Amino acid sequence: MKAKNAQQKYGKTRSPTLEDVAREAGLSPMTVSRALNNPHLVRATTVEKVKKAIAVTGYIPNLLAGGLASRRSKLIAVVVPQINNNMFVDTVQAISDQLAKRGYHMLLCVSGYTEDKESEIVSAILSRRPDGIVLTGIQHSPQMKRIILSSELPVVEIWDLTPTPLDMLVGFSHEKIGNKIAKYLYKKGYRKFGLIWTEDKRAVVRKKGITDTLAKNKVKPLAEATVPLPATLSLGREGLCHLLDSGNKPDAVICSSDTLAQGAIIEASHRGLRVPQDIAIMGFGDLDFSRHNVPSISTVKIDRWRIGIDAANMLADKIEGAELNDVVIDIGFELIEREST
Amino acid sequence: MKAKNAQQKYGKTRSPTLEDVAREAGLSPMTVSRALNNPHLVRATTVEKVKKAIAVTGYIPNLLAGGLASRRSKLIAVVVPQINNNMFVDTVQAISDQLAKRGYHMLLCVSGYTEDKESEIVSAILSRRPDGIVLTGIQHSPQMKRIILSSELPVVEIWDLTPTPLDMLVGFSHEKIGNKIAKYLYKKGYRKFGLIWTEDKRAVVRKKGITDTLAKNKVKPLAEATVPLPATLSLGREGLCHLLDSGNKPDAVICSSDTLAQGAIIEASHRGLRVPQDIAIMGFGDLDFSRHNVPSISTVKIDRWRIGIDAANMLADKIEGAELNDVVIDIGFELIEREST
DNA sequence: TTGTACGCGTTATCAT
DNA sequence: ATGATAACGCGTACAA
Repeated sequence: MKAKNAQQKYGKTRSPTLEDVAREAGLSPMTVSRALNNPHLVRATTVEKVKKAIAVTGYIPNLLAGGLASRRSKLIAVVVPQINNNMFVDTVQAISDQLAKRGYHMLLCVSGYTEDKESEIVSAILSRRPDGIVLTGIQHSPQMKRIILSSELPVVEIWDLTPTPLDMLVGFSHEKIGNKIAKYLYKKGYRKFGLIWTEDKRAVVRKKGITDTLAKNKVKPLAEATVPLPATLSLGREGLCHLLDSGNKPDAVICSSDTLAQGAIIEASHRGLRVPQDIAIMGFGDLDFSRHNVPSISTVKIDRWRIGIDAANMLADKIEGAELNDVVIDIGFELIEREST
Repeated sequence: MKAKNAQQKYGKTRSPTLEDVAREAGLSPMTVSRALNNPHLVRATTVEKVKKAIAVTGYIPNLLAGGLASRRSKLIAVVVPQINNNMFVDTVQAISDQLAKRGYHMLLCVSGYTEDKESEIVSAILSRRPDGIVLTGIQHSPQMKRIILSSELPVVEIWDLTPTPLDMLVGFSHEKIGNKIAKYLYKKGYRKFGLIWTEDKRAVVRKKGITDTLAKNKVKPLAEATVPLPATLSLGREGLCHLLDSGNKPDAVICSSDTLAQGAIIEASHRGLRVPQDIAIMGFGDLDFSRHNVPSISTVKIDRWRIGIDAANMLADKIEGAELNDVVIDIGFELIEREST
């Protein structure tokens, strides 16, 4: 026996439920539910009745209840170290757009750049029972790996590459990028290298790619300016100051992002140094300004939108039980030579 | 009588519940729930027992169930026209950070720049039963206003100003910004104005502020280049081309964003025009690059983080029943004079 | 301080 | 094609 008159028990005005719609339409709640979620199982005239009743009652479905009952939340959690980062934000936008097309909502969480914080956040996320998760990067604490794996949730790691992802992956090889940058600059004749670099894990891998390749050619970078996150123009300027004031002028400066490179170029101009004649400067990311900058900035281009679209689709496909072609997608990268080198 | 052996009825491996933890700890589910949500109501030794049992079972709370029962989801929905927009993204990051501090998650939705899409999205959002909503702007379709108001949910509108918000508001006056820009440039002696402008509603209001003030001084802009969203450097360049090629060279070009201004400056340099001697260029937003650009860009500064922090706090305060000082917060703006004018 | 009973709004399952 | 019933996992209200 239902206690229909205990409705207001917990205070607040109750919003209309399936049952209200059903009563209005002269149907059972279950039929209304079907009319909404599987209209093909319901007679067309019945669907019409339901639509009218919904309009009359102002019914809005309750996905908390629906998710609880069906064990599917239509929610995807996305974890990025930072939102206001010129690199990630395009990927996030792409994920959001693609998820919307496929009927999912995005829970966006910011982890910062530390493993323990990410672990905490993932626990909190799981309590929302998302249907899938997007994680930035492939380095996670053992604790978090355990939690994620035992949740048996579809996961896509992005912005990095490994043959052994937690589940699925869309990204590219930071090490190979480092190799390519080093090879490119070495071939151009540069020998005295300076670095302006942030300390996030993926940037560090790119640096390793660079130094490894240089080492093969018996070259060791002269100096490195380490800058904190997030990277800004000012930090690029300061970074170059640091490198120049240390006495040994490099002939090429490699920056961990285009933003730092732009800052370095500005500082170089201020000091009367011509780029690239006196000092070459290389970035990473191919941000919007890079090809317009004077001089235009040599860089590495990543298809940031592709990452988001593929990640969203992989998740949605897996959730919906579709066959997956590949569990790991390497979207590659492209070194773009411009005026600054 | 509970049907404990019907657990696996719907397939999938069931994750541990409060009841599992309770059994492990030798307590009732209700006590476990309290130990988690109101530990001060529970004896310290009992809390310890619960913690151990949670560790043993690997329990992760189910906020779908919790939200359904308590009618509070600890979820805030944020609707922005675009994520990958240098202006909004900082506000979104600030909202996310501040919400996290106060124990909420952020559901982030992208509306684009059309009213009807926003209305659809808000309906979808409400089905998640968020505890509050952040909306960008103050112009909404009547239909959406009805839906929002009848939901009786705390709402904060941001990035604009009106004495009559739906509920609460954090923003600033676009019209006053337009007035101030026009007054400033007029005072500097400029008389022949060109505009490079996007068509979003708030930018249009700023433009009206400009033209109104100019009209008072018997000045009418020479020409306007309208560019699509999102604004990019290229569009700024093209915009200036458009203005210059129309024959009547302006002595000052006002852009609806710093990005467009930067593009216009680049194009001016390419054409051998000195900024500001031959042509002055003004932006909006005070983005990171604006003060470093050569020449540095005169602009209007908005405290984008403040908007996010205040919006998050207002919502959390209202949800938690705290007293609100003001329902409308005008965070103001600052015109920053630099080299480009 | 802890426990019992029940409802939150929906969907899965089975029956008709 | 539609309906009846029983979960889904938790918190509210009240009892002990």
